[in-house]
Amino acid sequence: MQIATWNINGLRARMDYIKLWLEERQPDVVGLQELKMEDGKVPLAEFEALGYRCVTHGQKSWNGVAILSRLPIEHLESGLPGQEEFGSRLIRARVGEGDAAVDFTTLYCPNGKNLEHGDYGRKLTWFDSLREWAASFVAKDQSVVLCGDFNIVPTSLDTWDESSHAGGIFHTDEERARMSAIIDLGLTDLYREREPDTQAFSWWDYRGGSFHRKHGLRIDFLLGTPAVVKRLRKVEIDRDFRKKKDGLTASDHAPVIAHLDVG
DNA sequence: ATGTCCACTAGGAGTGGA
Repeated sequence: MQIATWNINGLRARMDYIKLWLEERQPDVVGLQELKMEDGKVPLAEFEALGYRCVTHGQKSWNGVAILSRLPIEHLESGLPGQEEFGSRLIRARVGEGDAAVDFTTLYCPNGKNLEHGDYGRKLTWFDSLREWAASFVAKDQSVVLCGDFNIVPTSLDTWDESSHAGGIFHTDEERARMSAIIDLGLTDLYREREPDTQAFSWWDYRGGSFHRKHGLRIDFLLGTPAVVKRLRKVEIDRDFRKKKDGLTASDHAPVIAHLDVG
C-alpha cells in the first residue's frame, strides 16, 4: 500500500502533470494540497478514468485539499473545527479495508507570510486547534496518518541554510514548538524515521534557480502512529517529479511517498 | 533571496499570494 502527500500548486495548471505521476508511480492513496479550485470544478471523471476516487474540500482561488484513492474510501470530515474561515485546509477519510484501513487526513497548513503579518499569529493558533482536534482520534494501536504541507521546518537539518533563516518564517521556535506538539500526540515523521541523518528537501522556490542550487526546505510530511510505523517499508521524496516533464511545469513541491505493508 | 508560477479580473496585463 503506497500513500503519498503532494502540494500540487493549482489543480487546473497541474492536471496533466499529475496524470503522468499517477501512471508512473501508481500510488494507492494521495493527499493533495493547494487545489486553488472550487469543489464543483474538480475533474472527478478524469481521476475515475485512472482508477481513483476523489473527495475534495476546495474553494475559489486559494488553498483546497483532496484525497485520491484507488482503495475503498469513506469521507469522514472536511475543515478544521473553529478554523474554517482561514481557508479550506483539511480533509479526512478512511481508506482501505479491514486490517489495512488507514484513518487518513491531509492538511494545507497556513503559511504565515512573515513574523510581522497577522497571519503568523493565526498560523500558531491554527496549529493549536489542529493538535486539539487530532488528539481525539490519534491512538497508537490505530493506523492514523496526518500528512500535507506543514509550512514548518522542524530542525536545522531540514533547511538549506539554517544560519540565515533561523528565527525567520518557517524556522521560528514558536512554529517548531507547534510541530513538536503534533508529534507528541504519538506521531512519527515517516521520512525521518527511515533517514535520520539525510538532508533532503520537499520544496524549492520557483525563483532564482533554487532547485538546481539545492536551496530547498523539507516542509511536507507524512506523520503516522506506531501502528503505521510497524507497517512502514520505505519512504521516498520523489524529487524527479519536481522537474519539468514533457514540457509540463512541475509544482514547487515534490511528492512524498511511503510504502506500507497491507495490514 | 526575490531570476517564477498560479489564479483572478478582464477581454490585456496588472495584482496578490506563495
